[in-house]
Amino acid sequence: MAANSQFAMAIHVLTLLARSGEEAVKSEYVAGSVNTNAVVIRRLLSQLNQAGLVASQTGAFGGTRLAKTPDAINLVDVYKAVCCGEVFALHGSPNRDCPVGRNIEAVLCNLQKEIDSSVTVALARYTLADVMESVEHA
Amino acid sequence: MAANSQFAMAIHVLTLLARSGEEAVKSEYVAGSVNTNAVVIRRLLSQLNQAGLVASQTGAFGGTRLAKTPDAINLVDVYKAVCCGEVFALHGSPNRDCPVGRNIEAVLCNLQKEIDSSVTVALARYTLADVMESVEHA
DNA sequence: TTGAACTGTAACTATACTTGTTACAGTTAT
DNA sequence: ATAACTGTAACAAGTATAGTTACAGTTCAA
Repeated sequence: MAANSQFAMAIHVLTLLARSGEEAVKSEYVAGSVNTNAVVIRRLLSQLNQAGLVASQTGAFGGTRLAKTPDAINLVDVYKAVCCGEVFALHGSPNRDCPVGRNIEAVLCNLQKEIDSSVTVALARYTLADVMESVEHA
Repeated sequence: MAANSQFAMAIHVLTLLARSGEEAVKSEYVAGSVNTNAVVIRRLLSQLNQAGLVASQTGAFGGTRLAKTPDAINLVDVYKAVCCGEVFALHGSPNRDCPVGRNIEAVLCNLQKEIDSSVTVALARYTLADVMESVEHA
């Protein structure tokens, strides 16, 4: 159960909201499609809300809808909203008395930035509208 | 302390081995530079060994050295040797009674492959020799 | 041929992260 | 007022990594 599938789930949820247009969708309904608990969905929606991707309304007949049009939601935005944004982690405190240990951190940090950047560039090529179309024509 | 820093650690270790050339290096020494336990290093070296990147020798005066020259060790090889190779995970069983749930998995799977591929391409641009030079000129 | 010095690996603990769940306070339409 | 929502805290369960100890197996050297 521990696999960090938040990005995949976010794409799923946003696609669902996109199909409902202006109509607010209940977390319970979304949970039914994703096949998980409604609280898990609300937690995810909370992050997407902070990123300005969705808007929720509390109270009776409330729910959540997109805050932007599907073509204005880039997959990079989604990724940054729910992921840590690092493909690999740096390792803790190498020994500074060793020539390699002293300098490897900076080298790895640069590499990390470059790899993360390549992911960003690859994701930036798609919007939620593209995903919707792929789902429709599957 | 749970952060999957295996790739970073692997690069560190391989750089260290590269600097020793043909001379076998003891896990205890490597552990000193990485600042961790020798068994952690031996576990990592075991994976690198299975990938054909290093060669170990048991017994007295044993140790580990590179199985290839540094310029023949591509960072992609290292990544594949120690990482799962997936930038994000797919989420479990969406509801197949929902139009989105039914098709989202295939769409996400394609996206996953494309993103993972972009990481591979970005890593493929570097070899261990490049890392060594960066560490030297830091 | 004995002993010292290694690797390889199993087993266990500690830590931390994600998911799933219950519970409940706050908000809103009817 | 009440029913129907969201937001979030709190907790349990499952899983992954890191660190550690222990020990079997291998190799060299005296």
